[in-house]
Amino acid sequence: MNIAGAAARTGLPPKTIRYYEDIGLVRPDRSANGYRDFGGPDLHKLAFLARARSLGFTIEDCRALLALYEDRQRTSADVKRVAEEHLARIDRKLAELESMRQALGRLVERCQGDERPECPIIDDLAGGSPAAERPAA
Amino acid sequence: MNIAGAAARTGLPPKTIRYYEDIGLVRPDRSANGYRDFGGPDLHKLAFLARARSLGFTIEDCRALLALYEDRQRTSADVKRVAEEHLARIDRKLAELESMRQALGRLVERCQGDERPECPIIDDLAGGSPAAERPAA
DNA sequence: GATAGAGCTTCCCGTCACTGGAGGGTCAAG
DNA sequence: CTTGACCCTCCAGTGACGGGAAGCTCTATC
Repeated sequence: MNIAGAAARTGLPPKTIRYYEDIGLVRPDRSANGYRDFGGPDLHKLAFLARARSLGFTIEDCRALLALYEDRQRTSADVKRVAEEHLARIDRKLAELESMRQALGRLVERCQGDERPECPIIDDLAGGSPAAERPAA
Repeated sequence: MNIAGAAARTGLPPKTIRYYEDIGLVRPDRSANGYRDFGGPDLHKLAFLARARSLGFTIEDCRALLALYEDRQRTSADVKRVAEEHLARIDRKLAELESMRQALGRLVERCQGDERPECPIIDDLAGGSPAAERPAA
């Protein structure tokens, strides 16, 4: 199966599939004309990668997970450890974004959004009330 | 004030301050020896940038916000629009991360994390139950 | 005055996970 | 035989810096 077929089956863009080959995540055969030829196992790996990436795993996580996927000696503890580390990264990022969302949301609420120049958002950025309105900043 | 002083005052690393000059966000004077010399307005701008970046604004947002900061003809509506667009970006990212967190969290919960190879996480990535366990994927 | 060490400068490369585009070969249909 | 849709490789750019090399300047000490 050509790259466009593999792309259609996995939802990954052809460019991404080529990139995954570049970095050694898949090794499709080559047809006589030099075209990549994806077999069943390649398609499974690509689908695996697409799913893992959609869960936010990094490429290196994906590499490790693929290796575990193909390792019959793996333990579920190995897999769980990778997933839990990623979960922790997600939680840290969520906390960061939620804190931003809260701070920015408060400022936006207080901004009149009219034709006048006075603006609590700009005031805050400019250092407005350096310790009062931004507790524990 | 030298770059190390500016860094200490604003919390920004010297590298970042040089980068901000490179891309035209600040234009500190130069001393006779070629060293950057940050004055009061430069320090204010850098602090403004540090605060805006900590709220997750992109560099281009920061450029726009700095321009509004210095524009006496600005309206608070201009500022609010930039902030609301960023808020929307944050909310989209939060929704994405929360969806990842939920999907991954369910898988991790169901994984025994023992010495056996059976693992719902790997099974899911490998396409486990393509429509059952991942509703609306 | 010599020297050591810290601090400053510029410049270039690397990050992460792709994406876009140039330049060129291959294939199927009409 | 040409057209258009594929495919290939290689290079450059993204965002927002960080690391590190090579070299100049300042300050303190001897």
